[in-house]
Amino acid sequence: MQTTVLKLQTTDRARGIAATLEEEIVLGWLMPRERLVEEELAERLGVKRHVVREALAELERVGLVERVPNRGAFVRLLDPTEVRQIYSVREALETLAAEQIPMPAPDRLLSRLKEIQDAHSAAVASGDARAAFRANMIFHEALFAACGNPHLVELIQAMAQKVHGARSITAASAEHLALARDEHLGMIEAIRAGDRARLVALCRKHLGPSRDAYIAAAEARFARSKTIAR
Amino acid sequence: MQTTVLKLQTTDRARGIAATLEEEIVLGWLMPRERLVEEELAERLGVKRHVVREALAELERVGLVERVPNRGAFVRLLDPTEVRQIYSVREALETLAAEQIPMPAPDRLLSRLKEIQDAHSAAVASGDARAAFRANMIFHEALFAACGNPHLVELIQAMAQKVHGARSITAASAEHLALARDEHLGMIEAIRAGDRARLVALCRKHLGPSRDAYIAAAEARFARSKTIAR
DNA sequence: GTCGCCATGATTGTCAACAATTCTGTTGAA
DNA sequence: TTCAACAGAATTGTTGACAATCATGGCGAC
Repeated sequence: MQTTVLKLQTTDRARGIAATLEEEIVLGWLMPRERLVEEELAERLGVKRHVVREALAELERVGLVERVPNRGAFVRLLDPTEVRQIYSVREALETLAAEQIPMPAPDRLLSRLKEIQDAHSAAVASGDARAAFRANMIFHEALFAACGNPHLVELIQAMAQKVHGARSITAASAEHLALARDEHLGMIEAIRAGDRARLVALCRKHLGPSRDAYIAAAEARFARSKTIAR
Repeated sequence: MQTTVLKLQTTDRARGIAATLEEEIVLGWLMPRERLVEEELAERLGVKRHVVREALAELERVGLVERVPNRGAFVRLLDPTEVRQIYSVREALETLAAEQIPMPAPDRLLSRLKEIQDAHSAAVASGDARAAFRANMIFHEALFAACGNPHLVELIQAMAQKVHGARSITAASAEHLALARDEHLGMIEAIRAGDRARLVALCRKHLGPSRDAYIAAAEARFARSKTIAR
């Protein structure tokens, strides 16, 4: 066995950096409004500045980061209206996908989901928020990919990405993680039982907590920032 | 009156270049499989290479262009399956949006659509495919923006963009352009009459021609390329 | 004649220096 | 004290040179 030193190119490395920054945002390690200085990130993450630059451009396109010319990049702060709109689209998309998942589901899908969920449950049990986040993403991708339309899956993921900046509240909370775990188990069970209505309902319900937690927090913050002016 | 020489920065210029290239693809000026050489484009469009680079990265993200490391960028060739999947999602999204357009519609919306359609009709009459394409995009944006959810509109546009590479057949055909014009007029009329069902049906029907034309052409091409091998 | 190999050219990928812009803190006058 | 102007620092934006990589075509061996 030979350890191949694979040499990635800028675009790929930038993707990796973007993913890393995305995680740090979701986990609340990078907070909204926080400034993202190119050289700083470049040094910390061990890449050249132009790679960071490209990563930031990607995160801007995705909507996680805001960039103003000559001033730099910031973690974007979503306002409650926007969050509501995004979640409304997510609901429609995920319902659409869930309705196209073949029922009865192939064993292959069920065992795959169970396997992923084991990893997720383990991460939740050990309180490893990062691992939980990763497993969570993989679970949803595998679930919706079963609808058979990769382009629909892509949209679902894109919309999920958009609100990652709004998820630092729930992504680190043991309570919310446990709830997510239980709902995942419920989805698997619904698929196994061939109960489509229940699956769709669970998907919809699954979106609620993080949305509501963020909106509550954001509205409190907005109210505050109004009284303090700016 | 003073002509301000506004100085755009790379990101913005890249957006413009990307839009230009997109148009050239839609109008069939750049064909699928055609190679896009950075320096060549840079010179032709009057920008530095790194701007073209960023534009190509964006077009790759969108799905109009394919890039292989160290080999360059090509106009992406969509296979019929993919096109079908994308159009299926488009149908769902546009239906969803059309169902949320307020009825009766505000006069403001109607007059706006009429105004845009006048420009479109004029372009169709004069056979100006580029102007028709632009007016067409503006029409659809204005139409779906009326649903009130900008994020849904964004998705609709993203999916439309994806198949731009498949539209060179219809985008330049006088016949198809005339049909599109009539359908637009039908939509305006449906909105005016408050006939939501008709609007939704028209939107769905509106997607058909370019999809079917491309699939027919592509299947012929695939069949050919199979016999000729490669 | 065909296959494989190397030299060459065309193209993309990487980098670090430089330019331009914005931000911060200080000074001095009203 | 407050404000404006200004210098200096911090940061982003731009450029051209250089390195790495891949396609092409010629040449020789079989």
